[in-house]
Amino acid sequence: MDEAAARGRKSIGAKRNPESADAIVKAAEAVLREAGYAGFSIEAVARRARAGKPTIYRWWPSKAALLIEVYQRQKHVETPDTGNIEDDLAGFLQNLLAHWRDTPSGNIFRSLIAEAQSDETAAAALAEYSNRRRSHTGRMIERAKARGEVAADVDAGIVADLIASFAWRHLLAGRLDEDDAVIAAVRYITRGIRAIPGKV
Amino acid sequence: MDEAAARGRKSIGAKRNPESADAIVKAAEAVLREAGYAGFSIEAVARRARAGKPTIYRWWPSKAALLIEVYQRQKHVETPDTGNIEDDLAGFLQNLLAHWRDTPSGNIFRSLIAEAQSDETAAAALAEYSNRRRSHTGRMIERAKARGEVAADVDAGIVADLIASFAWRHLLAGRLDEDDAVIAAVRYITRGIRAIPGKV
Amino acid sequence: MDEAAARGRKSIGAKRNPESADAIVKAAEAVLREAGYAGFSIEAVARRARAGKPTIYRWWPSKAALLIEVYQRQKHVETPDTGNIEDDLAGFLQNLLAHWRDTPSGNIFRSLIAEAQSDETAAAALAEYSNRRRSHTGRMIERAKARGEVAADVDAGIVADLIASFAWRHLLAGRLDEDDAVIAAVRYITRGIRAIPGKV
Amino acid sequence: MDEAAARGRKSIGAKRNPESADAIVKAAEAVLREAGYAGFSIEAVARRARAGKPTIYRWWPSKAALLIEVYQRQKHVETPDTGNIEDDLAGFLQNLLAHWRDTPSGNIFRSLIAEAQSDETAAAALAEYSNRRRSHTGRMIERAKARGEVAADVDAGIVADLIASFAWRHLLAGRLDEDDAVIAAVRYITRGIRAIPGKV
DNA sequence: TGCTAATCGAGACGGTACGTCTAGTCTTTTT
DNA sequence: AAAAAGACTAGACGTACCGTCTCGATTAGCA
Repeated sequence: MDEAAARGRKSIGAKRNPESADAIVKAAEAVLREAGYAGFSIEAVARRARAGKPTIYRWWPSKAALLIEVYQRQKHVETPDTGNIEDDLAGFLQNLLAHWRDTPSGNIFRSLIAEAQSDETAAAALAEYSNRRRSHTGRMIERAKARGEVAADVDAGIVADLIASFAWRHLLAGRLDEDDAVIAAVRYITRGIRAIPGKV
Repeated sequence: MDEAAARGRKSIGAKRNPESADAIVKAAEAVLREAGYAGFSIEAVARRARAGKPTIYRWWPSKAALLIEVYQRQKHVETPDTGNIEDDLAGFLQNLLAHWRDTPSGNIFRSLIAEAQSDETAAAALAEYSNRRRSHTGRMIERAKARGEVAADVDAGIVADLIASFAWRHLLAGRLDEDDAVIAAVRYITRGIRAIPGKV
Repeated sequence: MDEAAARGRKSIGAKRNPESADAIVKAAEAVLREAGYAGFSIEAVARRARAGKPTIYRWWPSKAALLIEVYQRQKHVETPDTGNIEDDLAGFLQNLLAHWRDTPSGNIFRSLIAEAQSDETAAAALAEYSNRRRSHTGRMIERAKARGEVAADVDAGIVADLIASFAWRHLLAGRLDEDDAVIAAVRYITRGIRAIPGKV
Repeated sequence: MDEAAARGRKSIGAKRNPESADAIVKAAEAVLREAGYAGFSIEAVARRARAGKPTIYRWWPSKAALLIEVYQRQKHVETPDTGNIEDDLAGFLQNLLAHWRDTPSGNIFRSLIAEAQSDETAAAALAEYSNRRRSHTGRMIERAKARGEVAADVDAGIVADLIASFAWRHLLAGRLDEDDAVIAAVRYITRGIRAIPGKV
């Protein structure tokens, strides 16, 4: 148990104690998993981690900062590479929604989005994170362009945006179980961006 | 002024006072406009409306319920009918984002989405509302299908979903100013769903 | 038990609930008695009284205000009237020191004096209280002046001050058991202020 | 400047650094002077002295211990010797109150008294200090007894106590400006203790 | 016409969480 | 071996809201 481990945890001198940091992030994750975003408070995390509130505030200036760290500790969904853009995108999207559905990640990420609506720093952190993920997803499309599967004038960022948007909406609306819709949506998009045979 | 009107507003007997209800919704909207979702609390609304908190709780059991009513009082964006599906969708999306950008609607709707992440009733209301809007948007696609512009086997709901997802994400990420992206995204989608000439 | 009584205590509408006020003052007294001034915190009182902190802050703006109320709920020491100023003053002083020694009053009052050293409002409240008590004590001297026992030009306030000073110091220094010193001190003072026989 | 001196002050190895001790006491005095007892905390002193808290705790186990050292570094008021007991006492008392009013001593001493109400070591130190001062003041009365000015059976300690009590109370009540009261009080006391001419 | 019942503004209630401050302890690093 | 520095747990501070409750005034509609 985290709590048992935490009991008696002390300062390790004039430097940050990684055990404390770890206990805090783990406690944050546990609180989110058990009580959801509604029950997620710095107080609750401190209680659970047997940490002092100032220790949390020292390293994570806001609830959002803590949420981001918790989210990033989660394993990320990999982008598949099947050699076919439609399968790549459908696979990625299905993996992502399944990941959000089956792990605490989904709860964490939607908490982060919610937090961003009333906290400026959360918004900034979310924007930064989104950009990073967008270029990551964009690489799938770039690969398909290189294969001649996708038209050269297609903006990979916008396609990645469409995919991410679809994912976000299904997360926020609590609709993570619509595999058929995912497949159809990806089909429409990939048809819309494929290179026309014989066209330069 | 709302406040001036409210001063001295009393019970009108054993029935709901529409003046109070009105003052409360107007105050809620004003608070959202001026202080954003972060400053939106029942207390603040009650103060602004010169109403008692129980009066608010009597008619709107949660922050979410009040948000929903405020949102529904907003004027909604109409779906254009240009006879061309790409123009219809691009116009609709641009109007929607502009509406969200230029009126309190955007703040209200993203507050509602945020609230839905920790409030079950808000989530339900949002789902119900989304469904309604989806079929509304879907009619644009159905019209295009009737014109033979869009393939008959395309699921109008999923296309409407893609459009709405794109809008939501840009709202939640504070990116309501990307007209070029809107046009490109709509182009990719409409290309992906158009009927192939000569095919049944 | 206070706590048992408090369980389930609710608001009685838009006016102060005397049960709550009572429970708070009683809890404050209990905390002082059991944990001393060092353990006396608004949090502790709120916990003990099963009251919310804001309820305490609503009615007692500072720790000092609460201390004063607690102190004033204690029975006050009466000023004797033996017809002899020396006996009056010695009796009063001995009663006061005994009262401070044998009841929680002493602890409360010295807490209040300590608090006044770092809290402006406590200082003001203490000054106000002291003035009130001074004129009360002064009446003993005025009576003696009326009897011709004390010289007419003696300032009763200053004599009362000397008496109170002696009491304060013995309280603050933890020397409440020096009856002989009290008698001697009063003798010196009364000798110093008595009317000289034959002098107008 | 203390701070300038402190900047970059380093350990001098395996022995107590007198510079640090000095800086800490000076900082404590400065904090008391500038922020009063209310702002006097080990943290504040450590910040001001650019010292670590453990350095303070190592040498002064409590706030009280530090206060005592600070107080003892102050210059003390001397007892005058005019050959007349009333002038001696009035002069002493006026000097003492002026000293408390015009230097940080007053703040420091009342802080010490306040601290003594919840700290046992402070109480002991204060008692020890008071005893020392009492016998010191008592010498004035003994001298007067030797001169035949004061009755032989008067207890010098109790008279010194009355004088000190008066001073303490005016310090603690923030009434250090009442010269007339001082003169009157001393007159009453000295009248009460003077030797009766012709009596043995 | 007089009673009942629901509504209103108002604000107190017990609570929870906020973000900051200080207490006193502990350990690493430096001299 | 001790000083310096800063992190650590713990918990109080005073404030903002939460959702509930009661009050006293008000008035519509039933009796």
